[in-house]
Amino acid sequence: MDTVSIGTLAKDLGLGAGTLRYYERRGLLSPAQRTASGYRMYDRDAAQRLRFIRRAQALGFSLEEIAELLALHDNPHASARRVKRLTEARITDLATRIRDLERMKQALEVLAASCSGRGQTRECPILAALDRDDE
Amino acid sequence: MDTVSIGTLAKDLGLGAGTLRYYERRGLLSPAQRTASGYRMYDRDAAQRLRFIRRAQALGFSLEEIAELLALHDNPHASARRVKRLTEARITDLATRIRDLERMKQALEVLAASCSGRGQTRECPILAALDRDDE
DNA sequence: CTTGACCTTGAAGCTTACTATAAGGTCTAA
DNA sequence: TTAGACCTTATAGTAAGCTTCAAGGTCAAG
Repeated sequence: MDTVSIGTLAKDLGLGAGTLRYYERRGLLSPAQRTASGYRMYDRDAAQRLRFIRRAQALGFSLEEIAELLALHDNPHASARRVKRLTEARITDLATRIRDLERMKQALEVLAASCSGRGQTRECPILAALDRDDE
Repeated sequence: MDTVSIGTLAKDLGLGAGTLRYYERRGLLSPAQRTASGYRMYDRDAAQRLRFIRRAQALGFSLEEIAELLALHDNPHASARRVKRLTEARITDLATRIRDLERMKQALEVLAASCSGRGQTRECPILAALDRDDE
């Protein structure tokens, strides 16, 4: 069956070989086998697994969460509830972060609008606001 | 004049003494003087400066940017344009991050909605989506 | 004069997801 | 057989913003 070396698989996915070794240490991906000389050999499932990891990362999951998702995926009789919980926890976290960032952005926009960008810092309303004794 | 030790100032601001030493290394805050035995002594300006730092951090500025803002603040004849530029760069960056996070969140919400949270992972649409060969 | 709280410095550790380096073994082609 | 590309391992470095540690000096109270 067609297995590939770590460098080949890494290149196919646009990753470095070190990344795959790192994923192995983190428990995300193991080679299907080792050659007699110790070289890691990966089968087709490995590429699929790496794409899973990449999609999950793009959705904001940490490697630790992805490891759990993969473990759940590997055990088809596990409960789907845990998957949903992880997903909802991500959503909640993202909502919080988005809200925080939006508050920052709005505050900065008010400040930016108040500042002409001309003149000296002595009369800069942005610095004045940061220096002010309120809140 | 009333100067305070590092521990006193730190406690007043709800920070650790180590944080103030760290800020000093980063060029954000220096003690007004040292005692004969080498103890850092801070004046009232230091507390003001720490509040400046805290407000700027709350708006998303990095310590490096804050160091520059403080330097501009310390030099009242510097150009306000730089302050505005830094502010606008922050806004742009925040907008990008917010967009990215919102994309993630929306994708996750679609997935969460598709999953009842009941049954086995074998039939979990979230895992199926992560495992799918599209895009 | 001793206890204990506080201060000093430099250096290391924490988190996350890698990336790089060193020192060495393996494999393929000419 | 030898060059060079690839693989192995363990270890260290990166960013950011701290926190912790070790070893020792200082200071006020009792």
